[in-house]
Amino acid sequence: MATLADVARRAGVSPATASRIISGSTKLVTEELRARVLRAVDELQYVPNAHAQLLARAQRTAVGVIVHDVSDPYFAEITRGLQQVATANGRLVIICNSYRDPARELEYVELLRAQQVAAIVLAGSGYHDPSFTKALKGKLAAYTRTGGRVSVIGRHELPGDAVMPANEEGGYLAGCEVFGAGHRKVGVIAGPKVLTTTTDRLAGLRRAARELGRTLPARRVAYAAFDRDGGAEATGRLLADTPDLTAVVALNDSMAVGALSALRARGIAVPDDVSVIGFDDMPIARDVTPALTTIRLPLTEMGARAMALALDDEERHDRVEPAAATLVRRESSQPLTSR
Amino acid sequence: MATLADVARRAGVSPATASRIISGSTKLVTEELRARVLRAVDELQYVPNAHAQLLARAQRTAVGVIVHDVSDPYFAEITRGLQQVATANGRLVIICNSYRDPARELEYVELLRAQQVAAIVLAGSGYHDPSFTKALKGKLAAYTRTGGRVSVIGRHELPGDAVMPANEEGGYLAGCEVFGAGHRKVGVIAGPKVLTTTTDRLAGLRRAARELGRTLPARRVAYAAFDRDGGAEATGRLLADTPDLTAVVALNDSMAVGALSALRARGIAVPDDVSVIGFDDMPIARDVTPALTTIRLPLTEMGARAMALALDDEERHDRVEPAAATLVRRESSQPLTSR
DNA sequence: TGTCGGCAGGAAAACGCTTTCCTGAGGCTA
DNA sequence: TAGCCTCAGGAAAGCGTTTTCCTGCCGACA
Repeated sequence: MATLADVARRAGVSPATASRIISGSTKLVTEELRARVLRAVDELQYVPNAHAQLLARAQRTAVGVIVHDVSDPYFAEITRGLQQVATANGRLVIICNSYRDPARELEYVELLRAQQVAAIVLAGSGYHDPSFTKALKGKLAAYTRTGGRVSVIGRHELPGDAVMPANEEGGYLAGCEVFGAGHRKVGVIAGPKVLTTTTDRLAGLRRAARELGRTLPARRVAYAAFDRDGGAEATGRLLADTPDLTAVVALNDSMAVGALSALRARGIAVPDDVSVIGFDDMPIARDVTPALTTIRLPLTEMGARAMALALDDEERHDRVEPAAATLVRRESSQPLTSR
Repeated sequence: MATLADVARRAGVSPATASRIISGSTKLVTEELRARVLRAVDELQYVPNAHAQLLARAQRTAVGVIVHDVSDPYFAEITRGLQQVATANGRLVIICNSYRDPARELEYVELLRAQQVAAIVLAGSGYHDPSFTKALKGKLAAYTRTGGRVSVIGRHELPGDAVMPANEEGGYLAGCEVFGAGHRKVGVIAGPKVLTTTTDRLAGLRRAARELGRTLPARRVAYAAFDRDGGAEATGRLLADTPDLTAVVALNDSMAVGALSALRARGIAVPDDVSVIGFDDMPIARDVTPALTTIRLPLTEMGARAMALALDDEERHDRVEPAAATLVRRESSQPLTSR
């Protein structure tokens, strides 16, 4: 690997001059030397060692992102937003998949700190796990103490700037839609209980039920993995318990897609027999059949805003930006009376 | 930010000893000193500077991945496979989205080289653009010359180890399925012409047509963006030209989903009026309605194998591993005779 | 008791770059 | 012509690690 010294030698100048020319310092240099150095760079196919640069400059430029799994559409959309503003600011982003393993999340914070990233963005759900939360807080505090920036998406248990999706409110909207439409036997397919996203959305749903004078008994809530197969499986359990269900609320769209598949497999028509409502409005929601009625969250925008918060140089690091949830009515749901 | 020197000072030892304890060298150290150093690490929340380590060790550990866009399911699946084997080998992966901009792809190769990555994996389609290909080859050659490893997925124009999806063969399978089922007015919705993926798949389709004594006139091939909206748009064009089309072959599943949507919007039944065949078998293919008949590519496995090729220490760097395409029959297609 | 071997720990060089500080040449003014 | 200022370019000191090489101590053996 060619080094700066090699380039300097070949061009017959000192490393100092070569460095100034290559990394565009403000210091003036004759056209002649400049040309010689650039030619040497070209001939040697020289690329500066980014690590050496970082060490010498002590100027942090990369940013780290910790998500559950980029290939999950929810995070893919958020990541798209994060990337957009990061690259617009000339930042390299390092993406880490925690696969919802708290231990791995902790490890990644260390790793990103070791990489000297300028900021860490944590996206996804928080955990109902005080000891883990405490450990994570500790690690993040150590990071911010040395000038690192932290911003989070939907994790109210953590310090730092935050973008907060209206999970509770979204749950409430879903609840109003379904209970308001006359459904009484309503099942909920939910993600893992330990996730704050699950409990927040569920809380909104419960509030709607209460306000509309309905109930949501515990056996109508089936917990499973927060993905398609989890949704299919949970729907099966719900149906086994309550065969005459008329509506299913899924706490995310992946699960809703699983529900659609489970219902179809049993020959149950959507929305004629059972209404289905999802959550998130990921891109495929409009392409399944019937197109999914869902609670929309501005995923890409949430990512973009979180990155913007992490990169600006405000004094305050405790800003909270809400991200509104809105109901998108499509074809997978209908009022009970229209049967 | 605490440094190794801080830790050493606090523990009352030399930096050398501290380093040996922290990064687990083989050299023996008394239990007493070890304990003191580890305590200091804990108290100072010390994390070694990864860049300094890299500089001192000259041991490349990260790997770089250049894809079109991780949030595209095709690449998301491949990336999942890449990540799996990378993390299994203790490697950090740096993901770069080129968004199919050749210039950006070139830049990212430089960037990854600057980051001293041990290997670069290029996934996605090649381009029919000799001058770009030459430039890219040059940059990659400069990288391999200094010990870097390169592996590619589906880019036969580039040197290095390769995983090659059977694009031509897959196109052929799709062609046999559709022409063999009696369809005569067959439209193809294709990605950009400059992509080798497009032309390879199309070539297979043409071969099938020829062998079965059919033709595929140029006006039955609509080129568009390789995504859902491109698929919808291209389908519209095809239908405008040939209203009595009986089959549409999409050159990837995203486009097929767009086709489904465009057909539904026009009240055309799938598969009763028009059969639709996709390509790739991305996860949602089975969840759209009707479930998509498609040419399956083992995406995750392709990613895993490409990373394995990049990380092993074989002498040869020109291995080619084929990835077979298989037909998956679902509900979006049927023989013409059954109408 | 003297010498040697082994071993724990430290000093210092090296990794590849940036940047401060310094040098020396040239041009200008008095 | 002497003196000063300006400015291009170089020497060298870091940046935070790792690792080679060296030192000094202790125990063992003759």
